[in-house]
Amino acid sequence: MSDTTSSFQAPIGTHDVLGPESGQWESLIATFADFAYRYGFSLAITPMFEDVGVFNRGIGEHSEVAKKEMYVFADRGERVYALRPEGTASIVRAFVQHQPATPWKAWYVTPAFRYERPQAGRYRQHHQLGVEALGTEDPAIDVEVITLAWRFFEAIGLRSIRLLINSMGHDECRAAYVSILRHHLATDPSLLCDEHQKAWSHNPLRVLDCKKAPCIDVTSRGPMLPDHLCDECREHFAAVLAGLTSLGVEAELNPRLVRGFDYYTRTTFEFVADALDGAQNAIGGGGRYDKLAEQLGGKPTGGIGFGTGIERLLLTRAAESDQPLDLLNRTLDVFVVDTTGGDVATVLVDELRSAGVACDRAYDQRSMKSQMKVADKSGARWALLVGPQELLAGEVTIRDLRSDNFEQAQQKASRDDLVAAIANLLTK
RNA sequence: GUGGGCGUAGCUCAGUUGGUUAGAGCGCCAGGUUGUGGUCCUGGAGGCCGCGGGUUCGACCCCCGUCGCUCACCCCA
Repeated sequence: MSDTTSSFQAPIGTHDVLGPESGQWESLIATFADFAYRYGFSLAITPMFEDVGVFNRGIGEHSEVAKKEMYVFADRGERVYALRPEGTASIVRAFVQHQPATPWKAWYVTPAFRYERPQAGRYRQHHQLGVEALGTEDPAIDVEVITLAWRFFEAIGLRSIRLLINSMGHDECRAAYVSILRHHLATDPSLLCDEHQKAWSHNPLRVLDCKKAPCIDVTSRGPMLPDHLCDECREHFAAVLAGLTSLGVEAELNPRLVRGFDYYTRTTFEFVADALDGAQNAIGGGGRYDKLAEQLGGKPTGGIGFGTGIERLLLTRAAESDQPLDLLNRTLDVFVVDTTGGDVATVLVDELRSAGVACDRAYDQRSMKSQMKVADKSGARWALLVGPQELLAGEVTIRDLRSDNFEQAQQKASRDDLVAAIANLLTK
């Protein structure tokens, strides 16, 4: 499709989101923004590309995402950048750069880019909503971030969500655990699945996450991370779990939960949707990253965040319900039908819109029948009819498009009282 | 990166063992006498049958390539 006569389409793995589907996006974003506001987070807008080092140092050079999924490019000044593959690293980079007063609580909505083969629920450009809180290691903030996510999923009506939680410990207790785990795996690597028989020593934690029976069998007889935390990490984790319990947030302890980015310490969590099957059922996740600010050149500052994928939220919604998500109810109030040439419509919609009424009109001087059809399809509750009669009398006919009774459906209003009359109808 | 399925009107799809003017439903547009939508009726516009090459008297149909879509593996939102 590169010849000059063909047209263009969206790049592989990307999608245009148009109405009415975009109404669901608006619902999610607006609801999330409202939650963030109520929890004390302010919006942070950061560049969609960063020095590639921000992501390499942040999510880990050896993670799958950094190794083969980043969109890396050099600009004309030979600076090497990458399109952001996730939200957290950029926010922490901005934190380090500007050093806002702590605790600093920021939320974001952003595209995220990963170069991989698209499939159901996985795209080269997807979109995430998230929050980050930096500058405190109080388990109360862990509880708050997780609870925000939990309540958000409730608010948008999702039913099949489970929360899995684990603690990765801090550098030292995790390193100690990894060597114990490595020792356990080394006793007989041939018992592992085909893939991990070779790869186990590179990153033993990944074996914990393996879904294949042989690995599950071996690891279930081995050491689990929560049992090997140092006293401080153990107490921190216990406080998080107790806090969640006190709020009625049901977390399932999952010692196998190992997330994809290297920056996580202590609390890690993931939300899975049982309504989605198989490999793409993670709809959100996050955790604590107490070393990340330092790795990006800042002062040691603890932080915790959460991110969720808009596309997967909507897939989950679709799997759970036939009804599209419509929390904003963005429908037109009024549609103006003007058969006198259109100039009256021009003035009327301006008056109504200035008064806060959502309205639209027909164009191109189409017939009344045609304009009425458009009015019907617009979803507007009321049609305003202006023909030669109304023009002469200085009136407008107000028609209820939900009514099928011609007599009861219509009433007249004078031009001067129109805005007030409509306002009155809309408050009923 | 690897593998499977699929590319015919804006959308969802038919298209007989290759045979000449490529169809349906929905959507869109216009009508169904004098200013009224949602139902119904009539008519209309709209397709280099993804693209390129090959086989053939003849290709939407068969073969090859290519691009794209889709599903799966790895991993993730």
